[in-house]
Amino acid sequence: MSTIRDIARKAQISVSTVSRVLNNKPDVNPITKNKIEQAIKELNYSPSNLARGLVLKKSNIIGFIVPDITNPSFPELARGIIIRARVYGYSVMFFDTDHDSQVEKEAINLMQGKQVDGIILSFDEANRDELEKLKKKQFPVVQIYRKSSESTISTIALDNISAGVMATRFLIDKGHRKIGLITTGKHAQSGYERQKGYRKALEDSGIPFDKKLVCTGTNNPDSGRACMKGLLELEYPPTAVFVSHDMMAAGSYDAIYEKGLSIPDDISIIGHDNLVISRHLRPKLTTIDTHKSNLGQEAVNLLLEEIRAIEPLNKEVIFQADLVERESVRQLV
Amino acid sequence: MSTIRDIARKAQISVSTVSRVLNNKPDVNPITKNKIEQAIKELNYSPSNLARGLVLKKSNIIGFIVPDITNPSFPELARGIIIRARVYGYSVMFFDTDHDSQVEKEAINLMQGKQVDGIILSFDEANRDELEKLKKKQFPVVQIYRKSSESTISTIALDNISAGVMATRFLIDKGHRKIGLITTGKHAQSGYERQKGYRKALEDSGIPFDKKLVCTGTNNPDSGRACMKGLLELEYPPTAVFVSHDMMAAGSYDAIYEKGLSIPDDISIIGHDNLVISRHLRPKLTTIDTHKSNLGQEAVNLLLEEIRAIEPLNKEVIFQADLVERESVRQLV
DNA sequence: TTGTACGCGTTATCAC
DNA sequence: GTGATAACGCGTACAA
Repeated sequence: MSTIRDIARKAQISVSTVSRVLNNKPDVNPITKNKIEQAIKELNYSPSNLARGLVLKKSNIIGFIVPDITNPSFPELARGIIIRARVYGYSVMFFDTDHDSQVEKEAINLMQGKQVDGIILSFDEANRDELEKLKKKQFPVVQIYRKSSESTISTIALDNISAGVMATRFLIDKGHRKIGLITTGKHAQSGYERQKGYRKALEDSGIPFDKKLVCTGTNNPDSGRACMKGLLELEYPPTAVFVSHDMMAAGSYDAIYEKGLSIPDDISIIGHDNLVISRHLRPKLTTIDTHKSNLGQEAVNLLLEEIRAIEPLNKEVIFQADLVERESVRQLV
Repeated sequence: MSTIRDIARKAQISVSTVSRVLNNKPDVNPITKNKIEQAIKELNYSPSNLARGLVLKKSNIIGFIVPDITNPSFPELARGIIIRARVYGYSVMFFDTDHDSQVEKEAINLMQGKQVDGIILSFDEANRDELEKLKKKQFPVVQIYRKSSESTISTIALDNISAGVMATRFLIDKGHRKIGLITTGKHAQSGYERQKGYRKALEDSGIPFDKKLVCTGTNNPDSGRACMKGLLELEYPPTAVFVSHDMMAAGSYDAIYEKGLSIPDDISIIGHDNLVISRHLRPKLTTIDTHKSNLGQEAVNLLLEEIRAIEPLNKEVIFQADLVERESVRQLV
């Protein structure tokens, strides 16, 4: 591995001049510049970002921490982040914490030592202590998918409430009155917020809320299946269900088919997330799209702002979702 | 951000001693050790991996370059890599080249400057020149999903031929004789190899190969749909089809349903990849599982060997696949 | 336009 | 058991 000194020697020139052409600075004789570029080629040299980062106090890496990389929303989001980061000359370093808050701490610590210039994180349960530490250090962070109601860190989130309203109202507009809800509970802020939207939409239309029609589980097909099974066994089952996550909707389909029922003739389904999978369920799932790639790009923009800023910005960007109608909801006569 | 000097000053001790406790070296008085740890806590100090990497010539980062992070095989693979890397104290840096060979070059270059200790890469079209350069530099690399028939870089790959045989033979054993193939062509080595397996299985059973029964496209649902459409319009369409990628199989389903046919009554399908989606197609797709997470872990193991080795190892690890039977293939009477 | 010398934060070597 | 000090590879004043 050659260093800047090697190529200086080879080109018979000083290191500073080499450094100058490396960084495209002006005031360098075209002819020496040529010599240097020649030497760079010949020695197949590439500068050490380590050393560079050390003096510049900047690594040009941004960290991205997620609880589970196999979450199906992840790839699109990641792609948005990578693409936008690249535009600004940044690379992205990933961490998968496997939902382990100990690993989260480690990941954050690892990233601190100026190894990364900023962090985008997407925890399910915010590690409040760590977040506050970062904030105190004025370390650039942006949180994704989680409104910073209590914390004060720049955030880019979804308007889950509006999405819940949108989905539920769509069902109502199609003539449904007995509308179920399958969602995530507990620590899952998104599911909770979507439920809020669901209730709001019902209320707006004067439909009484019925606790028996909602089931909370976790974001995976099995849980969705179990929930739907329960709903189907009700004395008066719903004619339509808003499933707050497409993965759960996929499981719901299973339960419905196991019962010998058909979608949307017997029961209508609307999902949320617009995962790749939703296009391939039978019938194709009507769902809510969240523009994940844009969201990722916006997260990078925001983080870059934070990096440039002197003081933490504490901004909040909220994304609105769109409904994409496919085949899983029918008009009730 | 505090440095090792800050905490040396605070603890009234020299930097070397601080460095010693930081690295858990022996021969340090417990009482001074305590003082130092105290100072570290108070100043919330964490060492700079940049500086550390500079002197150690080691970043503890491994690079992972993929053509498209939204490829549905990716998350599991990535998870295997991340998890195994973590075990050995490595972090993982991702690059998505978007199939752009210019970006590939950039990514490789970026990683060289000792920023990463090694690279795992998964190109569709191998960038032979760059690969050779890396090899000349003795830079640790392992290639994934691609047999190094011509190149001589450590590789971890799938036995696609055997997988193709396995899938096709399964169809044959179920009584099928007219067996179609939908696969990827051109630059897609995997699809080509699986086709080889398909032909071998036919040959072994004395079934003549019929060119009209194979369609080559690209790995996405639309292409699978188009291929299946063509097969269905044949005068004598196949009774079963081996689709070499689950994403294409998903598209095949569409074409079949559009034609008003049913799976597996009218036509049987076997896929390959065992993506999450395959469990949620109707009927559930019988397919080939490739142990993607293991593969990722093995890739890290191999890379770590390369890093430790003086000379390039040029090893080759081949993974065998397993058939997972679900509902999309029927026994022909 | 080009070269010299110093500092970035850390570890390793060698004295003490 | 502890402390100076020289690297590591680079960017940047400042001097020439």
